[in-house]
Amino acid sequence: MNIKTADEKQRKQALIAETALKMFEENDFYDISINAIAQRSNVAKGTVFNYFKTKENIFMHLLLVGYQEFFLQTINQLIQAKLTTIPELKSFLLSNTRDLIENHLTLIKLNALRGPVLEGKASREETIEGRKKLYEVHEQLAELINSLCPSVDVKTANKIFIIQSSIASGLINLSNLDSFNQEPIPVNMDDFQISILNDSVETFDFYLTGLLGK
Amino acid sequence: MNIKTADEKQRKQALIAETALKMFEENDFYDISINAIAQRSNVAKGTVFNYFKTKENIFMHLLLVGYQEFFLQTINQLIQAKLTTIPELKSFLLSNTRDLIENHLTLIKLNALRGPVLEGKASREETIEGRKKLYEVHEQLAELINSLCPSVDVKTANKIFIIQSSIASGLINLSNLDSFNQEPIPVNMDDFQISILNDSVETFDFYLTGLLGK
Amino acid sequence: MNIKTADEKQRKQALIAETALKMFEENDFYDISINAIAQRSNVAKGTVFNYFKTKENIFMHLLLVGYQEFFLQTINQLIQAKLTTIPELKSFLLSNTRDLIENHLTLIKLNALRGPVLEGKASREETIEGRKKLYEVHEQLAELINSLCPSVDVKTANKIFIIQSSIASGLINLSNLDSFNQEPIPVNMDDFQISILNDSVETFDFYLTGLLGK
Amino acid sequence: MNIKTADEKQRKQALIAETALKMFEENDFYDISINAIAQRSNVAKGTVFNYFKTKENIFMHLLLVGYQEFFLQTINQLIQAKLTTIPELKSFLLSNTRDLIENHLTLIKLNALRGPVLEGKASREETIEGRKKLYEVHEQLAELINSLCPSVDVKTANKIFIIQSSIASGLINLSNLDSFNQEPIPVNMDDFQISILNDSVETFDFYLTGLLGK
DNA sequence: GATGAATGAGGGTTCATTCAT
DNA sequence: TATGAATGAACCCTCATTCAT
Repeated sequence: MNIKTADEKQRKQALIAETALKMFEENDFYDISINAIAQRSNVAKGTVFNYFKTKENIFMHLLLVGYQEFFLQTINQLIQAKLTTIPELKSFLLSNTRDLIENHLTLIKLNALRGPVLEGKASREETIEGRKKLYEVHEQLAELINSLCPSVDVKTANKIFIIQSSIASGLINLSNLDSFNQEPIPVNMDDFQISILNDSVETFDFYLTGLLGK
Repeated sequence: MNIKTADEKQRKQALIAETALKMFEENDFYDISINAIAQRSNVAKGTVFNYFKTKENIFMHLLLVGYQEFFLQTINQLIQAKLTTIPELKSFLLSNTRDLIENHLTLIKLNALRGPVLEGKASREETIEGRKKLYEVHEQLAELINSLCPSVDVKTANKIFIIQSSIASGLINLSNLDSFNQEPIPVNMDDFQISILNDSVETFDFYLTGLLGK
Repeated sequence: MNIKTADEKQRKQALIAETALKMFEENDFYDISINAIAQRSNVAKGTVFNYFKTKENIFMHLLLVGYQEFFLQTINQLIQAKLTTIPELKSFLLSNTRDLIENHLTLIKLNALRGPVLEGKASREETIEGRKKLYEVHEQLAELINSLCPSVDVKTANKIFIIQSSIASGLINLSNLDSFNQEPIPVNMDDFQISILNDSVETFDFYLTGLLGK
Repeated sequence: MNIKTADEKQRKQALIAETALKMFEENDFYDISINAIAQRSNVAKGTVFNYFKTKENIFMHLLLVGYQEFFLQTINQLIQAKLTTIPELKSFLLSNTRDLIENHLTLIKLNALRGPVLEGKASREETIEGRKKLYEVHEQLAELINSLCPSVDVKTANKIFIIQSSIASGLINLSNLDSFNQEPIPVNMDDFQISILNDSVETFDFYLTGLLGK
């Protein structure tokens, strides 16, 4: 039991990371304690630190690995989509955005933590390492798009996904202005109301049209 | 020194708030202590609490009052602009966005704190009060736009400013992916690089075109 | 307005003291802030300190003056009662105890504060001064009893009133064992239940019988 | 040092609790800081909170466990006493009272904290749990008395111990009226002087006589 | 005398992190 | 490798008291 295979180690690390991710769906970074992560993972507090040097590393890991997986999945979907025209690409990207928001909202929330919160205490090396890998996948995705739609150059394709996340991330921040702590404000504030999903898709749609033409 | 007029009191409150704002330009909410705010304001810790019931109230105040001021200023600029056509409106809004990003970036950063961090401990009444006032100004601004360009209805005009902040807010989150803690990563990651200002303006431009037509 | 007559001064001091007394009926010493006393007295915080050097002095004052008044009232009642026998005296004292508990419960609660809390910060001189006056009244009362019932010597008469307060004070501390924060405990704890009034009277009754005979 | 048996943990908890108890012999609840408890226990401040969720829990624990131990000890003494008559019971109870006052005075002082101070922040569940256990021991004690002296019913036996504590608790509050902060007042106040021990025993003696007859 | 703004020591509590076992 | 007890810095906040006006 003292010596673990690389696989066993990875599995335990994944367990802890997944627990943290689940908790991040419901709570904010500062409301999630290492203690709580450990308990919900059925693991001792010290064990968490055996797999992640700091609390920030856990969430940086979630961000980097989560996005890698999302982009890998996107690559696969794109391969199967066999699209060739800009309208098809747009349609694909909008549906991909829906998927991102509906199934990977935490990823978008993590973006807001990265700069101001995580970088301060996350391991520089690990982060750069992870970001390099992510960058590679990102590039692969962009190159794939470029190969399918040659009018979209690689740089543009890369940017598309950054804007995609930006839009969703920003709309999360501006949501719920008509309530306070989840409870509705007893005043009509309809014009403050937004839908993260619909408004993200709409905004991204307009963006793509502007960028790629109709 | 013992009896202050309402005006003097407001000025001291503003002093503390402005100090907090300055600090927020450089640090994250959780890295700014009341102690530090007090010291930099040349004021005792207790004095800070005489003007703001909680730390969260300070930043909620900054957000609400800051946006009010920004929208009031926008109203004034709009009045002086004497615009009548959609292209003129678009042009105005893009320049307004540049102003928001160049001179009020903290405002946009505060948006990310609001829901997950501030609402938990900010005063419900004060927040709702402030949000009502903000809503009124927002509505005035939207009505003004509608009166200048009747083809833009009030609801749409309101939404425009929410999307404006969303876009900028989101791009902040996705910025600096090619550096770590302000220091550049020693790897080529050009395709991750964005410009908050330019990309916000571009994205918002495309959004407006999609929403309002050319 | 700068110069107040002694009477005006006393009236304001009494106002503050009475407010504190009212608040002490509902809250504990440590839950009553000088601020709250000032506000409820319609007086500035600084004014409170013009009349009482410390917070503890306020409550020490309440204790000393309150008991003085209670004993003076008891003296008057005793004079009017024109009692001469031990049974009459006992009956008088039991009814006096009922009065103490029903109308001066705060006085009894204050006893518990005196040693551990108030003496630490109350003015030594004022306290001794007040206690001397109280002692005099106490002695008068005891002498009166002795004159009415010569078989009760002065020392014994004095003690009677100390035991009277002790019993009531102790029963307050042991009350409400079948609830937690005013809310009943969902478990049968009938045998822990006491009645401050009835059990005080009963205990004091037995005490008097033991002390004075039937 | 990293994994403690339940027993070791209980011992450390007891260490902290006993330190608090010792400090409570000399100081008031509000003059005892967690910091001081930790230092005197040779333990870090955080460690105290590993064993007690709040400061109030420490003292609630002392009260509940202390009384449990006292009553268990009383039960044992009662079993060995093999008494059968009311006079024997009375004699036992008076000597038990002497023990309570001479060796467990803090227990009596804690009673005064319970309602007004501790319940506000002590854990509801733990308190109720502890009180249930205490109630059981109390009942056992009462039933034992009833079995030894059938003329004393269980309810009465229960009450006897509540009055016992009440009397002692009340007399503590009324003690030291002839001194201020432990220093004698330079005035003759002999008739204010009481002896907690003697007057408790006397009063309780009279009470028992009144309740049970000679 | 009255005011209330300013003070700052001191409080309880949290929690990431360490490290002996 | 896993554990979880121990740590203590750092946090926000309270409030009696002072004192310039």
